[in-house]
Amino acid sequence: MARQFLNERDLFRRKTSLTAMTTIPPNQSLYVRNLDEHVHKEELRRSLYYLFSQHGQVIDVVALKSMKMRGQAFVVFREIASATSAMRSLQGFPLYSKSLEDPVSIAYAKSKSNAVKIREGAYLGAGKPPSAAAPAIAAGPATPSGTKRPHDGDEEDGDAKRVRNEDGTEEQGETAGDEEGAGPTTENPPNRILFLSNLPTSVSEDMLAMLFQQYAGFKEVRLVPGKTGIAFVEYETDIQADTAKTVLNGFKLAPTVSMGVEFAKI
DNA sequence: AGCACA
Repeated sequence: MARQFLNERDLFRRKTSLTAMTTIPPNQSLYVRNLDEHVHKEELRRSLYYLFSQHGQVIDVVALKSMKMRGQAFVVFREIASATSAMRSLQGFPLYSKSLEDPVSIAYAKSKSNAVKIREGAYLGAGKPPSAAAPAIAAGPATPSGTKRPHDGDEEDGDAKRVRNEDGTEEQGETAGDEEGAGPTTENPPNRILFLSNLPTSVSEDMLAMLFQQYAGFKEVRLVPGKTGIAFVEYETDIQADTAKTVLNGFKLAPTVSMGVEFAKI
């Protein structure tokens, strides 16, 4: 009589243990896969940092170009909850994905990142930490190229394909003032509306909001019905718009698509 | 697809 109940419990146990074995438990670190493989490492780290920081404090971004690890990255959060939130909302985001139909996939990492171990006080008495708490991307967006570490160990440009210059592919820059450093053409006077150009066709308002809402004064993103590739973003003041413009002009939502950000003409 | 960092 009691046999049936036992059987049910056994089944349940089996089921739960199977689930537990096949599921990766929550982790502060996210494993990001299916990234375009010839985006330069520092640029990749910077972009991932921008994007993921919107969900919580990112303490490190690890991207390696070794044969085994290319096209993948680890984004390390201080809190598991932030990692979970980022994983859910950035799943499939077309950032450096190989194509828009083949988006990046995000999962919890299988093991604990060094940056986390260090924070938790491992290595205290023991030997030397792997690195002095990798300073991630430093204090933030305002430093496009201002990262420490002249070269993080594995610059193996030699065997890994050829060194394609990352910007060489995008010749479609017909918008005024897109490339950093390129001589500013006719630039519109500062105002609170930004004009975005050269966007991937399938970009959504939500995706753009993710990028732009991290700067103070953000009000809204507006796609233009009937037109692809462009959008407007509104801030409360010209100054705030200018800040976002400076940081996000040239931001790549896909390997060959560098978004143009300029003041809208009024 | 591929789970590392020193």
